[in-house]
Amino acid sequence: MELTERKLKILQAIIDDFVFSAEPIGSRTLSKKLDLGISPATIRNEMADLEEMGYLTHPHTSAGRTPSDKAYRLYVDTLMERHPLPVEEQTAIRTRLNENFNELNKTIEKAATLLSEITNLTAFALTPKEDNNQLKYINLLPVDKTSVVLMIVTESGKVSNTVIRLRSGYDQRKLEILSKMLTYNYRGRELSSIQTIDLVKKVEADIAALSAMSGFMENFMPEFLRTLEKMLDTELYMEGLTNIFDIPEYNDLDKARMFLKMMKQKDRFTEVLDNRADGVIITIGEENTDEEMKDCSLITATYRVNGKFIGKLGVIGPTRMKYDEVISLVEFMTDNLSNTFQITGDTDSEE
Amino acid sequence: MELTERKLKILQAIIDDFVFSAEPIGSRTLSKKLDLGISPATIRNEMADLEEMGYLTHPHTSAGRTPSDKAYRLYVDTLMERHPLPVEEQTAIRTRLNENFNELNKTIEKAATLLSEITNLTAFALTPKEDNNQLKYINLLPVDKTSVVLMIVTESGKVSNTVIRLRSGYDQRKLEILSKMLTYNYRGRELSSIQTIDLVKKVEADIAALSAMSGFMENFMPEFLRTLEKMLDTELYMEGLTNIFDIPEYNDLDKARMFLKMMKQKDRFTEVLDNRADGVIITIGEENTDEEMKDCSLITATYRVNGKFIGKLGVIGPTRMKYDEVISLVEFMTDNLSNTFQITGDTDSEE
DNA sequence: GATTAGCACTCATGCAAAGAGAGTGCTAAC
DNA sequence: GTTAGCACTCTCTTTGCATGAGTGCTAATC
Repeated sequence: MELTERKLKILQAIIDDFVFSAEPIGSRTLSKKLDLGISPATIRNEMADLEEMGYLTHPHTSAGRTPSDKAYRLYVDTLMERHPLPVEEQTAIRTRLNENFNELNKTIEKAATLLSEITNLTAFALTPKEDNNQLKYINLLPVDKTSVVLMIVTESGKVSNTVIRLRSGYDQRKLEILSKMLTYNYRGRELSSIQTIDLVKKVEADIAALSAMSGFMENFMPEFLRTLEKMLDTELYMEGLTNIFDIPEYNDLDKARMFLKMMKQKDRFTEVLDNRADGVIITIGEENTDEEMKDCSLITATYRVNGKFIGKLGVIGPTRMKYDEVISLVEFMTDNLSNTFQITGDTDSEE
Repeated sequence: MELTERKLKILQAIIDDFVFSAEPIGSRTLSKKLDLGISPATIRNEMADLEEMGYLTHPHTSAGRTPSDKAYRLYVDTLMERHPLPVEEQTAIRTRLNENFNELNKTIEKAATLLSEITNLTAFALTPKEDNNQLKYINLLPVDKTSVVLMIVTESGKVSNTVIRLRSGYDQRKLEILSKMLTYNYRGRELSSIQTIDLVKKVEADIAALSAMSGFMENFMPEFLRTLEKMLDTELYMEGLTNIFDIPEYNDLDKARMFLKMMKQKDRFTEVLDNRADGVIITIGEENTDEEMKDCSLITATYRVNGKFIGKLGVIGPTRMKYDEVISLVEFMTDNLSNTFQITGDTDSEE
């Protein structure tokens, strides 16, 4: 059977209506709304065809039709009209994203918040995985008798610090030497490569021999490695979880519970996100591999930090969603993030 | 009317049963369970008395009785037997709390996680408010052409850093001088006092005059103040939110939604917590001042960091909860946190 | 051949009635 | 003071029934 022009129009109308109302739509209503001069009976015939082709479903015999996942897929791929965001909205988003200009993670979190606010869905943002990020320097600074701060800075400007509590005291001058030695040894190394045992052992031996600080090292080294590991971790921000309560599809305690319990498993969701390709990716209902997500649609897009490290941003909601709007929005926001996180480096010393 | 021994026994039995089953309990069941050799009829009379006194309620005429808030209050104040935590549980908790020994906030977050896991309720932890915390030193470190790291350390060992992106470049040597000047000027000041304008203005003027860095200062000062402000903020961790789905009282979409939406308002909840006195505080149902919490019970306890800064830890759940267990647990955990966060300072320099 | 009117049929939904079950309150007897 | 007995109340579940929205099919129409 062929998807005639008219069938497409009918399908489109059903999708539009259903996305708006969440109610199955019948032939009579559709005939009135469609204004094509065809009677409900004709529409019924067309709808029966569309159902046979797999674009429509029936909740029960005497109910109207609802679009299937296949219909949404068709919609997203060919039917959907794309509109750029209205200029006011663009500037509003830009302003709010720039409020936390110099805190990368805050900006990313804000992006998720904004996204959920605008779409009224659940939005999330994954901070970039900085795998091949090189270490710039390591600094050890005294806090009090038994604590020092370990500060690590990478070439990309990522900074991490940990307060390390030591079992023994330390000597401040030696701390400075140690900082320099560590920096000298590790500078330019990729964070992930430092975890390898032989490199660590070598440095450890060098330093211990040089300054007779072996007692100190015992406390310090494990913490140092843990901090590095932590720097490789990504962070997942999730916003608007309770928005699902306002979505008719989830007007059912069990469904809402299921959804929330799944989203609470951040590790698992992060993995799902990690496995998605770059660019704007849309998976609709059954297209999702995870069982619990088979009645959701997931839209993700990627942004870049310094044109290099890839983070993700997106939305999860019922398959019935305003794909056109959400896609435009997600695209706009990731583009914007990528721009914000681009090192300009064009201004130079002045004062 | 008087609360006779027998009335107390009956009340206790009703509470015990209801806490366990969440079902109203009738005279016949109670008579069998109670084993006092009194008939259902007698129990009915006693229950009628207890209801008149305000300790019991009736969901409807032909239902059993349920304890009122007043009954729980009596239970907590006088009826409840306190048992110390079993030793295995104590050690298990201690071990898990110490897993993140040197990250204060992680330990606190873990405490909330544990608390929610053990009680199957929603648990939360508030990091201490370090109001009168004195500044120890300020360090500015270069990252790249247009970014510097601002690092602030307080006397209590709290460390905060921000990457500040500057509109103009800077001179590394001057950065060092600036660090020293800022430290010299602010050391020993309380964080909150630094926000006052005149002090800031004075320092700003001094530095600008001294090193002709006014261009730099324009970018730097607002960020510096923001970072300080951020250091005064507390963090609220909340765990086990979805546990409410397993509680019969919330087997109702509207109630669950209400609860979750309320708990999402972290600012508001933080304020509620801030207003609570020190030590273990229990507020039951109507005793809570917030409208949305009038069918919940809130149990909070305080812990101390360095014997000084006060943080809070607690649980929120239905009024029907195992008060004895939860209270013991919360108490044990806060005691433990206070110990963990006590500076020992007894070991001295060695190597 | 496509379109349409007409009609029987299906199913969800809402409502009322009926019966079962749990539990109470009261009275009268112990 | 305690208890047995009984009428009464209220919830909950089941059943039947009417309603309405919508379909599928057939036969007539364009």
